[in-house]
Amino acid sequence: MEVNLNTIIAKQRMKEKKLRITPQRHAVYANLLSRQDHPTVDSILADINSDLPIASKASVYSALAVLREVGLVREVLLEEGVTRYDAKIEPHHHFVCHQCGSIDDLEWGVFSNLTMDNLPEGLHGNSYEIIVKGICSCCS
Amino acid sequence: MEVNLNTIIAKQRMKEKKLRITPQRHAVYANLLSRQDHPTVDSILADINSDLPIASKASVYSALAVLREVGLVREVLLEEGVTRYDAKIEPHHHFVCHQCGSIDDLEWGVFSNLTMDNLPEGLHGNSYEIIVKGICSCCS
DNA sequence: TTAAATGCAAACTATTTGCACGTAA
DNA sequence: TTACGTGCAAATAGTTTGCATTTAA
Repeated sequence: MEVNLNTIIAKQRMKEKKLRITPQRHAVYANLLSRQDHPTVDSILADINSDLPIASKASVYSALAVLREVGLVREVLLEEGVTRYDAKIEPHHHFVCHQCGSIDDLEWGVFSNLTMDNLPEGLHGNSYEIIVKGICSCCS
Repeated sequence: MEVNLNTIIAKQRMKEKKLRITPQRHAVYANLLSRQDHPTVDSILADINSDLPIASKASVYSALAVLREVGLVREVLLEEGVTRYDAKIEPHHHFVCHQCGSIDDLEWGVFSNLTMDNLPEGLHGNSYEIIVKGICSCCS
């Protein structure tokens, strides 16, 4: 269900910009949709090629670049030198466990009391993300 | 004044862990203290060597690692593949202009109305950072 | 004096690029 | 058929590492 709705949106956005939905791009996107762990390029690559080789590393990079361009995927920067990817487009925040390193999504509503009203003169915010660090349920 | 207070703290913390304050480490730390632009390694390197060569790139990396260990410096991750550094230890947030890329510090109090009370069951937050993206005063 | 730090160069890792080949509209 | 995408390998960029030399305490 969820996946189907997402793939419909994906088709629309790709068509709008005249980009092809190739097997490699589909595999990368489907893999991201199926996972909650904000994987790295290598992890995506290993996962989509695990049963039968379908994409090279260059194609995964390329697919991710395209998917980001059309707004279907965003990158998540939480650790130095590690770029992770996320197919969840709804605005949300992240929780990082500094014991085990796991990453959880935090729904937007969790911080609904936040306001941008007090920004210094001259700065106009139009999006924000909160990164919370702490201990997850597995580690506590 | 500010710099002197910081260097006193620095001496204390380094002494505690029996780490030496070498000219290179001092130069890197002083450079970070003097700058508000969250520089990269290359930028720090160029700046401290601009008048007379004092440190190699490896030493800058090493100095930053040590300064981070003792909590005098933190890294700032805002763009893919770019690691920036910050000698401001007080907790604070960041504003990124998506026109010119400039980075401004946001004082903690700007978001004082934020609470961690609604985190999902099992997650225990103990620190957080907010990254706001928008347009800075120069660009608007 | 001497353990710790530097500097250089080589090694590594992540990502990008150029180009010949393949493929979908 | 033709522009677009893939895969490979080489190039690039950022960072780490090993080791001989130097140096701060």
